[in-house]
Amino acid sequence: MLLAAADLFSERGYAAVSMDEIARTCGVSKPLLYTYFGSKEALFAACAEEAGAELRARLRVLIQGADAPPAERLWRGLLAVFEFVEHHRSSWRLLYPPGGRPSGEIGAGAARARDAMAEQVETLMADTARGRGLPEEMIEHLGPLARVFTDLTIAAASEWAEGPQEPREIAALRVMNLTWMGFGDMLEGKGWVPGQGEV
Amino acid sequence: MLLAAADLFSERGYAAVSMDEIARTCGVSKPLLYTYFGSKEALFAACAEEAGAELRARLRVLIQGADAPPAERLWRGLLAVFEFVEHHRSSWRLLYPPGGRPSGEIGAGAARARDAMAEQVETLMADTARGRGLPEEMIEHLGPLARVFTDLTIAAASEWAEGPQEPREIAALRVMNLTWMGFGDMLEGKGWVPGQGEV
Amino acid sequence: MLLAAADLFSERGYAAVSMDEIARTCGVSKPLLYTYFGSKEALFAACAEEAGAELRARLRVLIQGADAPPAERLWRGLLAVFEFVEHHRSSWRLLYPPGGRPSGEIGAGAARARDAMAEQVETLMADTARGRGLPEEMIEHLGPLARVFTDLTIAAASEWAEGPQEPREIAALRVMNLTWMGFGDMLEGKGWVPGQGEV
Amino acid sequence: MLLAAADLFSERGYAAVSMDEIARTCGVSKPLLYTYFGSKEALFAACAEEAGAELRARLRVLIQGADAPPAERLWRGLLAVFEFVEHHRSSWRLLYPPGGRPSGEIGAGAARARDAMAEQVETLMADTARGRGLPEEMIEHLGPLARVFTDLTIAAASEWAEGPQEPREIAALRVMNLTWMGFGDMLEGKGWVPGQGEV
DNA sequence: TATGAATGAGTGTTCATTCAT
DNA sequence: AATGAATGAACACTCATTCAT
Repeated sequence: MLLAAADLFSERGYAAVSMDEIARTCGVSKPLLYTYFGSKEALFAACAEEAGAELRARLRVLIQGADAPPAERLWRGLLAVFEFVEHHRSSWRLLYPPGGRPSGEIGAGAARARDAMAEQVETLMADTARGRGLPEEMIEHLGPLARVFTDLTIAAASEWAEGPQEPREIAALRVMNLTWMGFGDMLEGKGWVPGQGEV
Repeated sequence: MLLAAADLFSERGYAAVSMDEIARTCGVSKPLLYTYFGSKEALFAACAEEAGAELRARLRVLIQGADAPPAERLWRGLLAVFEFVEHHRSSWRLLYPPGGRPSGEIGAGAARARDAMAEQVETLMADTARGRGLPEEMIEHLGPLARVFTDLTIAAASEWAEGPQEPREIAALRVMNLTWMGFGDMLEGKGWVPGQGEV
Repeated sequence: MLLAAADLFSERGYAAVSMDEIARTCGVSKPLLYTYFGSKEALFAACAEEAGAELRARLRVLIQGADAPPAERLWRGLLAVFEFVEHHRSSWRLLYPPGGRPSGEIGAGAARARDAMAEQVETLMADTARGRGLPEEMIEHLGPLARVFTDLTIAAASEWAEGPQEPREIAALRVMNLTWMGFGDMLEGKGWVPGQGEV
Repeated sequence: MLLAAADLFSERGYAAVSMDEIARTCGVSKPLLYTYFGSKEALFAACAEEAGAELRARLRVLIQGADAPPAERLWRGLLAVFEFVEHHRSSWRLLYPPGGRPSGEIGAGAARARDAMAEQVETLMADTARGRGLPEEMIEHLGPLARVFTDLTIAAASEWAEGPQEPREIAALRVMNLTWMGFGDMLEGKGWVPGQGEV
């Protein structure tokens, strides 16, 4: 029942979907929706929350198996994301609608999902950095970087979801390379700085 | 007149703004809005188009000065985006609204702006790749990558605009490094492949 | 069970109370209400009927003890009314809602209660009139007068119920004096007639 | 336009009339009603206010002509009420609907009308009492009595309106006699006291 | 040209009422 | 005997849109 609603919301946006339509699509009556969810906003929030929970659950692989090398763990996480996008496309579109992050009140579920993702990436990066002997004070500032990695992943996954389907692994590998190599370079102190010409 | 409408749209989203309100804010009558723009959708499109045009104009620096090294040009483009976000916040929120672009024809203006941005990034990347002797057949596949870079930039800039203000250059540099270093490694054939166990 | 319903109805009016709420307040399920009463209207009617029956029962003192002097019997009846108002305020408000008599279909119970009251008052008045030797043909026309007395009592009791509480006897005495003295005057042929100046 | 609405409201009560129906009856569209009145409550209030204003205007005769003896003025007022009931039946039913006034702010207009009436009656009674040398401290307590008279008048007039038509003057005279004679006796200190066994 | 006045279509929400159990 | 779950029909209210002027 949440499923049909999520489908519609993700397809056309919150405002463009009417409760009448959701009820019709679900094959239930409108009052039933209200019995279960209380209001349109609450219904949307429930959809987003469920989608976010599902995604978070899948991302736990990023952290689990802490014995595996970080790169391997990141790779598994990326694959998990792309798999999620493939099999729950409407959930994904609900969490990360094309053209912007989900909005404040209603999009809390999505924001939480992204934050969870970023947090896990940060842990991963910290593990790696520590393994390479980076001083702890620098490790503490990895947060913003992790968020950018996360954003990149989201962007790539969304792009992949909309466009013509290339194999999932190809798309994931592109992200992996960008983030992992870029991160490696940074750890080695290589980096582009304005005014120094090309690298 | 477009100005007031754009402000309202960017503040609260397409659906939450009524024509009544726009007319009142503009100080004109509703029929006048219809005489000029024909419909609410068209009015929104006009707003988005104007904002998009402004953004595209600023991004022309990415291409102009073709003698500067590509990295420098990309950097300037990034800065231009962040500056745009800062000084035309409402235009930016119109193009990339929290909650996702209004679906269908309505969000076409925003889509066009993003595509233009991606195209310029692609040109830039192609120039670089060619400069390093990459075979033309690979250069043709740079499109998706360019779009991902673009989306990342949009996400990062939006986040930067909402969050606590760190210096614009810092945020931009993070994106720059991630994309450019990763891209550079890619061009050099360095890369991570699954199953090889590199850290 | 009728009790809770009557409370709610009298507090907020027929239309503003939902069956859901009644059921919740009673601690029973909605279908049970329908099993017992059949419909919302019927439930309301049952409430009114019960309240009316209770009031009628109390008013029997107006007639009982036919050996007591009429004034005494009227006084006891008045006290009974004010007692009823005090101890069954919600029943009273159900029968005589502020601002008007209860309406047709639904308020049958209330109408019956008022008619019963008027009838008893009429009997009383007839007894008195006969005692004073009034011709039988005039006695037959006491009905309307009895109804006005009844209305006066209802008005006074309602006013007393809503306002700041003065002792019950004071309020009752006011009514007693007005009606009884007025009636006495009338029996004596004294009365105000238009055009004759002050009495 | 108010007219049709008032008719419907008075016929079937606030809750049982829908805006759709009012619009249809008026021959205008629903939004127009909202443009003019803002809400159903406000529409009802406007109706009640108009009816109340009309009634208050007619009752001004109670006070005007302050040279006439109070009884004459009260009589004129009573007749004015009965006339109003006869010629503006729907307005009357709006102010004093069978089934009780709609609760809360909605019935404020009707309450105001009744209060105005009571106030005028009180003034009248105070004039009379003063004319007969009643001490001022007793005069101050005439309020409740005035309200009871008012309510009685309302009840009697409503009943007269519904029942088989006897001449207006007869019905009014009954109320007049009851209130005025009783009041006169009261002023003269005549009265019934419990336990004294007068008939 | 520009608008005050008007509306058809649709919104989210609620309610009295009824099955299946 | 009693109910959890469900609904058809209606509600107040709003909106993008259009005439008559």
